[in-house]
Amino acid sequence: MKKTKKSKRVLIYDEEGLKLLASKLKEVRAKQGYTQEDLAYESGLSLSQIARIETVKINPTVSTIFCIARTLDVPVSELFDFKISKKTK
Amino acid sequence: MKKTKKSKRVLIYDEEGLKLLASKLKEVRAKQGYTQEDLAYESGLSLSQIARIETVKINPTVSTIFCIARTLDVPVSELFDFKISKKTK
DNA sequence: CAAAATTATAGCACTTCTGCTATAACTATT
DNA sequence: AATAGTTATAGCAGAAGTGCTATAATTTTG
Repeated sequence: MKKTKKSKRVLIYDEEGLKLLASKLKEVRAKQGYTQEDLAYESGLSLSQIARIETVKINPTVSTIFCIARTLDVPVSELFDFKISKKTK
Repeated sequence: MKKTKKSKRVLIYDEEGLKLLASKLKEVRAKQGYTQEDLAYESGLSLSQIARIETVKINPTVSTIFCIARTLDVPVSELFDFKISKKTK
């Protein structure tokens, strides 16, 4: 007898927002003259992780963003200073 | 011969910021008269996840926060509208 | 107080994030 | 063009996020 197929889990991966976050990060980082490596080193994150975020390869955790904001010395809200679309309903 | 011990990975878990996020979320959610279950249902997240965030049990991903912000119809930056301590040093 | 509603906790399965290391692909700079 | 600097990609291992289900604890309501 066939097992009841579990409904496939819907992944939470908001590409729109992640793209906006990525470009905000690149913008702020570049403005401060940091390379990805500088940022990685100072924040204690890995270089690959910074690159993954900026190239929208992953969905980082908020603590990761906190680390970055601290290092860049900007409010966390600045990295999220963009509009995402409303729920379509 | 002893294997070189790998340096223990430092976990990224910013309790300070996560607490602030949690209280912001509770505040905004309550102000709009949503229960955790309402928010979970409308956002497509699980109730347990909302509870975990508000009780600072986990370090959510940014997409999760995007979902919540959309449902509550507030800018993402509003949920991060607080100050975290600067890097020491 | 009793019942209902809401929030919190727990364990499991599964997926994904993260660090690490190495390497490739770009981008200046000379 | 060659070199160095920077950014992007890839695979692995281990830690952690997430949904689901159930249940406990707490708060609100009658």
